[in-house]
Amino acid sequence: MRWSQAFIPTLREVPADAEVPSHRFLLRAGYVRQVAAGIYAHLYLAHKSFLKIEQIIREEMNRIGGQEFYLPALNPGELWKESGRWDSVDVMFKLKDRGQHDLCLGMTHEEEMTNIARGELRSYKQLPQIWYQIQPKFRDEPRPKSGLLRLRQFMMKDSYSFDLDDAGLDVSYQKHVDAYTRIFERCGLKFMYVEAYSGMMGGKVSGEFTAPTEAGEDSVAVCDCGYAANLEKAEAKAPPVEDLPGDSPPEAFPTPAQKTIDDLVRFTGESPTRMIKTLVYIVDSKPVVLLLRGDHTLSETKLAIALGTDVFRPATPEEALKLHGANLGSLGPVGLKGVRLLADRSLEGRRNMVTGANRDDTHLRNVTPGRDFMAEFRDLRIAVTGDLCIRCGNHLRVVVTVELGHVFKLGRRYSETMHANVLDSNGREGPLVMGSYGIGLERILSAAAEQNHDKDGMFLPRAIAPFDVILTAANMDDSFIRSAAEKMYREMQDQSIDVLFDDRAERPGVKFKDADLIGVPLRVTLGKRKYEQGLAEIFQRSTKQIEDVKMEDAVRILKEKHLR
RNA sequence: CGGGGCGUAGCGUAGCCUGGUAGCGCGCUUGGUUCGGGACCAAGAGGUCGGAGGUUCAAAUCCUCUCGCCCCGACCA
Repeated sequence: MRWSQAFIPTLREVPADAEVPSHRFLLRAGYVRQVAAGIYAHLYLAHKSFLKIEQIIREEMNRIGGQEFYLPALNPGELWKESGRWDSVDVMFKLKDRGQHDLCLGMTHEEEMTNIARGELRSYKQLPQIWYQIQPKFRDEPRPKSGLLRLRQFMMKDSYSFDLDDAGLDVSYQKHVDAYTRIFERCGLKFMYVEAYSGMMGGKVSGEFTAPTEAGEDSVAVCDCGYAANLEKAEAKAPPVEDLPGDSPPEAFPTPAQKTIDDLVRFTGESPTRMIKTLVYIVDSKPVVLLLRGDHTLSETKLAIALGTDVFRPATPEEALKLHGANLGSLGPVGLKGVRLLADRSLEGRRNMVTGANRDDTHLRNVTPGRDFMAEFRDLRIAVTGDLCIRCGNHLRVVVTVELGHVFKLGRRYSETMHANVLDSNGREGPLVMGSYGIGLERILSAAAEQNHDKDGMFLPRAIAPFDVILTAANMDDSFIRSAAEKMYREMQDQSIDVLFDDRAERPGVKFKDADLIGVPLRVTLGKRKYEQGLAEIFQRSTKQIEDVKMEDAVRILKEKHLR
């Protein structure tokens, strides 16, 4: 493509609304333009990158036996009512047709794929199946943000596996993990596979592929030993705390108007690590008391795992009062009867702690778990940097990441509610065992930009860059350079090099700035000075290394050395 | 949904408090000089000041409503 005829609207100044680097550069480099919050038009460069990303995904999905489908984005509400998600999912775009029938825009396609499967898959002999598609998804996010990192309309590769049993699902799941690993490697991203919240019920498992970048919104706990898990699931040991000595029994002391842990820290001068935070939740209409170290935060995800259900809510102040005989701010575990107590593991083996006395404006000191109250010890808190790895004991780091993809063992969740059954070899009917697997394409491009930029612009991995090479003719009005550049452009095209020929009548400085900006990994420059010596330059954008080569060898060297 | 900020030419912005001709830089057009890291000179084009209503002789500016966008938080299949 000749730049003089291409639509690549680069911006010299940074649009005011763009904060994260990927957003800034994708706008400045003319890849995308915003249409509305969380909705972007992909222009020429973005679409060209997307075609390459899609191709990588197709090759790897096909390699594991995936079959590409294309399902509609516009779907009947009926299917979602059948699965029970019509009312439970609040980010779905819903609409009605002229006959007042409920429709929705696809945000994921478990229902639609299951609907096809149940009509057509009858026998174990047809299994396993892996069906995938690459098409837009629609989600009415409460807060779209960060350019292309959280969108309301985005491109997704989603696939669905259908197996006879759990062992089959394990195989399909592992195939996807392998395919995803190859996809993200080929896209040139730094990424991790991390354990994610599984939902617990039915032994479900899920994993996320995440790319570390500051602009992300997922937090992952990572250890050098290889342990990595989404923060909502990550387990960790708290570093030990030295407790106060002594074996005195609990002793009440007045704490007028001291409601929060922060209040107590100020009031007593004591460390929050020596305090017990008491929370009351209602589970299945019965109260459950949760105990955490004063400086720790409850993870509702982990609570769901501990309880085996995600149906629960915090108790109201009235419910807490009824249970404890005191108002919020003075609650504690000592003396409670007939109620389930769950304590975070970091309280195990501790002694002489401070907690509420179940009397207003009063707390207890010298409270020792196991002596003064009994509780089940579970992992209930959110891990933090500085915690210790449960595998190797070293310090964990909490890293901010972007979620690129997820892989999920669905099990029988959809096949049972939607009656998608097959016959096994004994002629018995049973529900299909399903998995679902997604990749967000915009996030691949954005994460690549986040991970590969400097002050001048992006340097995308070649596999996903819109062009392999930009050929810059420094002076188009010099007839020698012009004809040499034209010749080299034809030669590159003949060699099937994906080249952008900057043939514009611009000054060299403008061309170099634009070339640095738009993310093409290699630049070949023809300029007056070196032309006279018969030389061309090969410039690597990421390292800014310049290599002088004989003009007639340039294309061959490119091909053999840089574009292998 | 709660909190904060912002809507003035394609992009970045001044003007608003204290009402009175809408200004600047970049980009764009034309001519000329330049030409290896976002050139210079000259002449131009380009604006319903987000929208509606109100106050006023007069509104970008004051008031009311409304739409949109960004950020923080909540939420997140």
